[in-house]
Amino acid sequence: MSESPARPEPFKAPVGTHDVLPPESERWQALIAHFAGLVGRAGFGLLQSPMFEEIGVFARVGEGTDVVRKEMYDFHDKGDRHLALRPEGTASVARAFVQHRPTPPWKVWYAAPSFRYERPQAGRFRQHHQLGVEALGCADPDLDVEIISLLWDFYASIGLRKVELVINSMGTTEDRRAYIGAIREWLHARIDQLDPADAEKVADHPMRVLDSKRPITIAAIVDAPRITDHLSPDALAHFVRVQEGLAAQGIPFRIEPRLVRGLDYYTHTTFEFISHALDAAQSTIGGGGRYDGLVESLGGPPTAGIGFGSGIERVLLTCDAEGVFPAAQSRVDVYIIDTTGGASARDLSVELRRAGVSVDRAFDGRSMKSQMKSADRSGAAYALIIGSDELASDVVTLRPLRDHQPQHTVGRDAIVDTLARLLSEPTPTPEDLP
RNA sequence: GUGGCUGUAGCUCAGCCCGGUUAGAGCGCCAGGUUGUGAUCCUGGAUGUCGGGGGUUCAAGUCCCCUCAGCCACCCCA
Repeated sequence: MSESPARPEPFKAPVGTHDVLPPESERWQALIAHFAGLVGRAGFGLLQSPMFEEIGVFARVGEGTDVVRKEMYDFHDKGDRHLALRPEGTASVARAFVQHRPTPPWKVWYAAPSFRYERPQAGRFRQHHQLGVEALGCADPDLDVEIISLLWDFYASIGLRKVELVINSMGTTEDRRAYIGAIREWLHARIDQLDPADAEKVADHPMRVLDSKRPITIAAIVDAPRITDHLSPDALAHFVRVQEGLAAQGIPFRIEPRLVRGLDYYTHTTFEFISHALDAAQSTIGGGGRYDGLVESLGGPPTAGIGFGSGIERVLLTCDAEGVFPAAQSRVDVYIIDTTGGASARDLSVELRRAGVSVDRAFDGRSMKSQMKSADRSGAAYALIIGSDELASDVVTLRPLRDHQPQHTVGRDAIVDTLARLLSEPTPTPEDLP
């Protein structure tokens, strides 16, 4: 009859969210740093923007899309403002552009969480993270090529090989509008040949029918008019220039006239990167396009824009599937073992860190054996041992852990310099040892 | 929002079909193996509201119902 007090139900991360712990988080850091370097060298600067906005920022630009219609993670705050967690990166960037009016071309990148209220599954979460860039105020098709090349090079440089680039052109806003009318009419005439689920979309979102995965629909629309056959001369010239540019960079691509991306605002070039290492369901690892009307719809001046977003979780999933970009175990250079009460470890660790040496140590006065195990696990190249003998003689024992060199004693006042010198050598040789 | 599968130690899982003594394994963790030395080896140890709630029963990890969560698929997307 033990009366243990009822323990509260332990908390868990909310549905569709997840913690990223070391060592996996080391990969995240490395991936983001790699991305930052790549786009930084192309003149993109970091934009930090709020992860929530007035809901209109997102609603205005995606009224016809599921991302906005049913997946928005929205709420009312204590001031009764209707806000939404950012479902994707582009709208926030466009809003910041309208608000601050930087001098175009404005090239920014971000690494930020995105939120969608939907049921999680493989490669899909309520909070996921995107790496992205946006470039506003420039309509040059060579910028399209630059943007696509960056994402291509990003995937290639982290080791991904089974990635396919698919491109399409939505034409100008007028082209798009005219095509929507034409395709609606064409589909309407064959509506009984479509899968019922797709037939429902014909009236409001006819283009969505084009990228249906339902076999009945796919069979029914093989001869549907293609937007690439309905481009105005300007749009066609733009699209051709993009293709020439990609070819000149040696980037293979496939034109997919039925590629219709999930957001309403795209014009001209749209593109997706598909991983063939992932199962079909969530195989899109990145995508983007040009959105020449977006800034205007947010109250800004007519401004061209283009960008991409790529999901970090999916990219890392793809890395796992291809066996590339593994997590690197973080390690310290030095691990201090102190069996004399801890004051030496306490003070020496601070001294060494101030000298730029990475140091960890054991706490709680554990046994030497236990501390040595911790030193081994820490990945440190050297253990610094301070026992009663060392303390009495004012020295420390320097024990290499990664090779079979013998351990040495070093004067307490010389150890910081000794280690700093030792660790600055690429590969320590016997002559470097004291 | 709809459907399928799964929830047992920190992790991976066995046990459930055919209810029955103190619920197991491996890994990990902790400690010891001549009281100062890791990664191997040996020995020992700790940790479980058996996801939660209700029901059936003399008895439930095991059977039934509800619920929550995870995974997966649809939808859609990164």
